[in-house]
Amino acid sequence: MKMPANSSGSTLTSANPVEVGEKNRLINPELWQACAGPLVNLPAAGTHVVYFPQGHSEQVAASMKKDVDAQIPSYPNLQSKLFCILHKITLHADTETDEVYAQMTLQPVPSFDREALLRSDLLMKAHKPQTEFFCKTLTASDTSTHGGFSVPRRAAEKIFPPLDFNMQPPAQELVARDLHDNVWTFRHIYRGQPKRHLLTTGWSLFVSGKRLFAGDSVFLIYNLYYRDEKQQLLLGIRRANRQPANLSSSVLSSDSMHIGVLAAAAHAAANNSTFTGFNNQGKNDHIFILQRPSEFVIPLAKYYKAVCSNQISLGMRFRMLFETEESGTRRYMGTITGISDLDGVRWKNSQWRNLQVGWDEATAGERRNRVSIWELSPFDNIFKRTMPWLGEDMSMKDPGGLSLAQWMNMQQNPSMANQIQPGYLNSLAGSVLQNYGGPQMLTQNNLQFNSLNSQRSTSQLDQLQKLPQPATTSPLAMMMQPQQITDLTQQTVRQN
Amino acid sequence: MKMPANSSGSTLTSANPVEVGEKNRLINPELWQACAGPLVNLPAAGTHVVYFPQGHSEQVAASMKKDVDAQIPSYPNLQSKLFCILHKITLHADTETDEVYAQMTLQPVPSFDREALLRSDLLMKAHKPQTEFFCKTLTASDTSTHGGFSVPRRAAEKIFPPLDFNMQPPAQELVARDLHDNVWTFRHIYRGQPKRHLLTTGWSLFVSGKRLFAGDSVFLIYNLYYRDEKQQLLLGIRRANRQPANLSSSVLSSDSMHIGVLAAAAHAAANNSTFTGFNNQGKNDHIFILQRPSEFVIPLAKYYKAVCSNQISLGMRFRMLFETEESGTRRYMGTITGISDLDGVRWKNSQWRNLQVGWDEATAGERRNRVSIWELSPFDNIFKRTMPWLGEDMSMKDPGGLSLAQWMNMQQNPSMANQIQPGYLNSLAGSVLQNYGGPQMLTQNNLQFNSLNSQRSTSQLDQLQKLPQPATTSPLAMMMQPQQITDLTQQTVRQN
DNA sequence: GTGTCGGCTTTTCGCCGACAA
DNA sequence: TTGTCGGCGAAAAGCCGACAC
Repeated sequence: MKMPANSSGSTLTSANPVEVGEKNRLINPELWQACAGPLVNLPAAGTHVVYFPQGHSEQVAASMKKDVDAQIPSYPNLQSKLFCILHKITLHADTETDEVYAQMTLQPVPSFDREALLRSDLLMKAHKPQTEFFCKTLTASDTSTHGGFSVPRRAAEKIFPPLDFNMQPPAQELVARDLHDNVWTFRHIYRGQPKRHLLTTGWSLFVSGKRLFAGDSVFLIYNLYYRDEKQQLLLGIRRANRQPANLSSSVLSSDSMHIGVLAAAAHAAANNSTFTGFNNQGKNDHIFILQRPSEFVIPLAKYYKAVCSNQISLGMRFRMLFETEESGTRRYMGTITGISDLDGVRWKNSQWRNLQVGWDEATAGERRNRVSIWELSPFDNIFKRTMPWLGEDMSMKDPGGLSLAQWMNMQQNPSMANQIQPGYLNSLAGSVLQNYGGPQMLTQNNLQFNSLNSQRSTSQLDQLQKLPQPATTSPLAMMMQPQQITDLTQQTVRQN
Repeated sequence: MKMPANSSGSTLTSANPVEVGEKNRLINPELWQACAGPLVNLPAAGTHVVYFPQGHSEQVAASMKKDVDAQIPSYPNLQSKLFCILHKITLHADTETDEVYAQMTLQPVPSFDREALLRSDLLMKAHKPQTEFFCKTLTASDTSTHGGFSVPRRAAEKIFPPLDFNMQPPAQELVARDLHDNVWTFRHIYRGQPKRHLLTTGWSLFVSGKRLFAGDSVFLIYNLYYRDEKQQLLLGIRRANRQPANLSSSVLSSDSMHIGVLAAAAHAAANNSTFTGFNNQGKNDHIFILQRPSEFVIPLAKYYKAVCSNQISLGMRFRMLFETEESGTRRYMGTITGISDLDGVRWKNSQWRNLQVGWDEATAGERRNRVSIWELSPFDNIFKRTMPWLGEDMSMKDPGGLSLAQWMNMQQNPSMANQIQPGYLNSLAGSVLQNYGGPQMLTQNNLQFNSLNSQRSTSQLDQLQKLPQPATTSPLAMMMQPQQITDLTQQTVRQN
């Protein structure tokens, strides 16, 4: 598959993580993550995900600044959610705007087994970027031509190489790389009264080259994993008004884009029934490719835990994570005020943003009034009682709890411990969602019992969980390397 | 229908040509045409066209820099060409790049009658822009920050208001508008030794604002039809490497775009059979919208004349128009070396670029080796014998010849004179194209006999042909105003 | 700790005719 | 007829500490 010409790409699909084409540069995953923000949690290649075409359709409509209207044909055989294997995930950044996005290659699957769930959970975990990282929102002085960039003290001390304070004034040359591997050179000087860190020569070229304005943000990252000291500094940007890619309307009409999204998914789902191997005589019509999938492609384990654990009811209290101005996270509290289809005609009984919510704080106007169940952090502790290994933020940070594998083994019902039963997720969901279910969901999702794995223990997966990670490899890059997934029945797990 | 947010739009769909929304400014058709180049000939709203989804698919592939590959499902019911009514055509220009494109709203039709053909022919004619118009390719000096713009003498004298040569030096302020109605102000001065016309103050803002480089072109137009003298100057650009809109790959995957193109057309064609009126309970699923359609949407009359007139055979000599550097046209001569499907699997027996050609001149490397029949100007005169009203360039410039209507009336066979018979075009095509036809084309095109118009004479259309055009209205804008098309059977032709 | 400003130097911009192609 | 250049004055960029919040 060729890469789109106007983006840098980081392909993380083979055992060898460095796959370099001419224009196909490897994007640094930490920098990508910093620019994407802390709420974006990408699933790992080789794991299972849940894809919501409704969300995809919404995204297309938003980026075309157009409502979804009646021209779009209905795809009656297209479910509101598709369980898929994520074959490949690549990171990208628009060459014009530096906007970051991912590309995923998905294959719909009629069923998944217990190990798929465990694998998804396992590779979703160790996710916090451990890189030194700093974010600053640019001021008017930073972006004017009158001067340079005022570096926050903590950022300079944590990220930059130490200055030689014997110099008068102390100064050095810094070299930083952006997402496209472009090199930017700056003069870093410590001067003024009171003393402060500044970037002077070179800074204005960066501002004009990236077309930055006051209010936009820059990310400074100290990249632990580069051997070459000169290449340890990374530099990313994020624009103030994160325009949802309003570009591109000139190639295809909005309706055609909509139809393309839905037809591609429906086609892949339909052809999956005849799928026998990854290379089906060169015709890969059981797969489809998504751009910018981060909102509507959910790691299977995240979805699973949300549906199984969150007992949704009217009036339920919950918390939800939002991003702060400093690129951190903050919880806001709210109450579920309704459960209803966002689009009762096209997407009946869809879980996509079917929860209507109210927010506690007065500034709630900025926050959405419809959310999906996997976005919630539950407020009560029903769910900690049933799934004790989970922390409140569902990041499984509680080391004293049980692992998902242990918990599943603990269950009395052996079939539940060893595989997902047909309709299991749906019956769970149906029991807790008032407005959920009906026979349509059960038949559409068509979860099939896969007996191939029912005899095996989880010991090998437990070993995988304990594998030491090489210190010279980025944990995030590590996470995104696919395991051997094409033949799960052989339980081959490679260790690089 | 909302307009894409990143483009200015000129809507030419109502009897009143000025339809102004907030961001929906009217694009000047002469300026648009100058920027598009002399080879682009748009059909008029309300006329019939032939749409080649294969060409559309090619365009999408090219703009994504990707080959058409096997992921795309086949749409067995989608013909290689669709006869359509062009309901609406709007002119656009990308706000970022100023690249011009059109948007068309099409409705597939199972049949068309004789008047549709005549109307298409009629509104295709008076097309030569009669506006004063000049094009210059920018030099290094023009685009450097060291100086201004050197105006070619003829351009200054023909396009600019006359200078007061009593001044020392003669100078004035010029105000020009671009495609987006942005105003640019320049100082025009006549100085130097030898004397020459220059644009100085204001020019560099234009160069940097439009991001122009040496090799790009500017178009200066004196707009006859603006009353306000200050607004008579129009200013367009065209970039040297006309990138085929390589943008936009970040919203949708290439495959989804492809599928969207084909599925939208197939859906509209299928739903057309149930179509009863223009507003079908608010569901317009018998129409579809194309972006950038100029290459693969052909005016019906142009297609018709090419298929009926050009006797294609191996070794046939022909000429074909190409654009020159100065935005004029030039004919190149060539020979037909083969007739074969460009894509024999997906698009069997398609007329889209099914002619393989060789070029006489050594510089032929730049020219395509596959063309479609409607791109040819025939070299021999077989075709002038059969259709004497046509000039060699098929522009019907020969006033001494017969009009299409007269010629049709002249024919012995009255049914041929008054309407297009079922399968008529195909049987004609089949008789001249070696590799053409088979029962598939005949049934797919499904040309139906429309008897409603068979009793009427052509006198009213002949009158329309002779209507004087108001001097204050642009002929091109005139051409693009739709006639009353929704009920052809009433033969209502309005005169504004 | 850091955002903005006045003062001042350095660099670039941009108008001019000379000259040549 | 018009593309490029050196000269030169004007304007903008850009480095500095002062000062304030």
